Amino acid sequence: MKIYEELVARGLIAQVTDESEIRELVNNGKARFYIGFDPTADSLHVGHFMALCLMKRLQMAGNRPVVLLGGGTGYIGDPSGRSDMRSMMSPETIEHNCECFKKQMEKFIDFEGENGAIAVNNADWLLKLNYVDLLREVGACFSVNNMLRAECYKQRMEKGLSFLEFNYMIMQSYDFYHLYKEYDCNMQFGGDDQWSNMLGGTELIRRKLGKDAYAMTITLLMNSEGKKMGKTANGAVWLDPNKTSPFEFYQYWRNVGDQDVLKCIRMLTFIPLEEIDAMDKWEGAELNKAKDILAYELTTLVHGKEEADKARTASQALFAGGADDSDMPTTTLTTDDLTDGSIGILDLLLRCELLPSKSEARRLVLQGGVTVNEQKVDNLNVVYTEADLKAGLKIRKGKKVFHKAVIE
RNA sequence: GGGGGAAUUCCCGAGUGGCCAAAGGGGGCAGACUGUAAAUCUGUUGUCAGUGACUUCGGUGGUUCGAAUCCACCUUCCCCCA
Repeated sequence: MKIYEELVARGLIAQVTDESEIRELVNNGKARFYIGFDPTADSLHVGHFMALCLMKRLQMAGNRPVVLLGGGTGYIGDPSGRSDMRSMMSPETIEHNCECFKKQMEKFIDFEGENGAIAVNNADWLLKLNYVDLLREVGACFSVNNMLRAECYKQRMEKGLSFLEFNYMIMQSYDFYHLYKEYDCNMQFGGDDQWSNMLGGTELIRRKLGKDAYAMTITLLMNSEGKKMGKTANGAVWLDPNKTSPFEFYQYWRNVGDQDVLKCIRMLTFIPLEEIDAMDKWEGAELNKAKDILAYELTTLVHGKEEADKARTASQALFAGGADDSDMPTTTLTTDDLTDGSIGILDLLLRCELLPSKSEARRLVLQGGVTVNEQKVDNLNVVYTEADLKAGLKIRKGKKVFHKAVIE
């Protein structure tokens, strides 16, 4: 099976401009394509991960990727799929985020060798553009009427769209045009929410150069309820272990819904399709195996085998009743945290950052959501002594949050 | 440039002088049931020294015994006309 067919089989392809042409180029390892990443945070998240995987798959098939860091477009902010304006980022933040992205990407993409990825930053050309020149050069090629019809602005037509953001499409189109001229890059890939921005680029290239360029989007990872995956109540699932620990990362995937497991395995892992097809027959509790595979594979890809093993061991210990709790998240207290040689349950929960306020801690205890050393805490006045902490306290919040408290 | 409207707690959204820490829904958290799933049911959801006190309804001042609510100014956004 060729790479393009594999992408289709995995359900990764959402839209393409010219299927036969793209298939031809990609399958023969002739494509030079780019994917843009705007530095919106100091870590990549799952959405970026999918794009990087796509890059990797194509790179393994002999194609050459261009990684575009949006050091310039970050100054504007992509309005696609957002219902309100992004807060503007300072130049320092943008630069810092670009650095962080770059470091993380090096773990996934090969920048060395014959078809090693090329890294570019659109700050290098966008920031020095002259307004009037730009208007004359490319502004004339865009129809405002068409732009306003674009899906990416639709939502914003109700709540208001600033001129700054309106120009995002032009910047992204200019990138494509620039990369086409300077790097022979004739394909752009990206998330499906980028479709109209990407078409802006192919259109600009056609008008300015009379050449064809291609665009392809990957399916956004949605769960069966139609919500974007890779998000939790506290924000994104990050690839940076300091922002989302390998254990949390593992747990996120371990807990996906039944209907979503196989889709995730297909789209996110590198497991051969035949093996995945075999899993398709699993149902009921058996799907738990598939969830473990998904979680383990992804944690390995992102954090390495060692961390993945740890995360797996830790969760098996917790949920399957094993004894090995050495990899459980742990807070180390000092004697300063004790009052008269002991610490109350509420303070302990706060100190371990399991809850943001004492009121919530109180509520949780009263509702029977706290277990310490396998014993339900039903009393707000419970205290733990230094000796208790020396032995180590295993705190369980609700069903799934485990934490250890020790003293130095 | 002219006119009209809006801003409420994590989100949506009710509230037009005291009965308001503020209806309802969503989301979150917890309990029951389970398979670390989904669905369902129940409780809970500002903070703290918890039968009480304190802070909160875009901002700053004011009126009043008392303001989310009335007044003035400011900020931001939306709509209509140009």
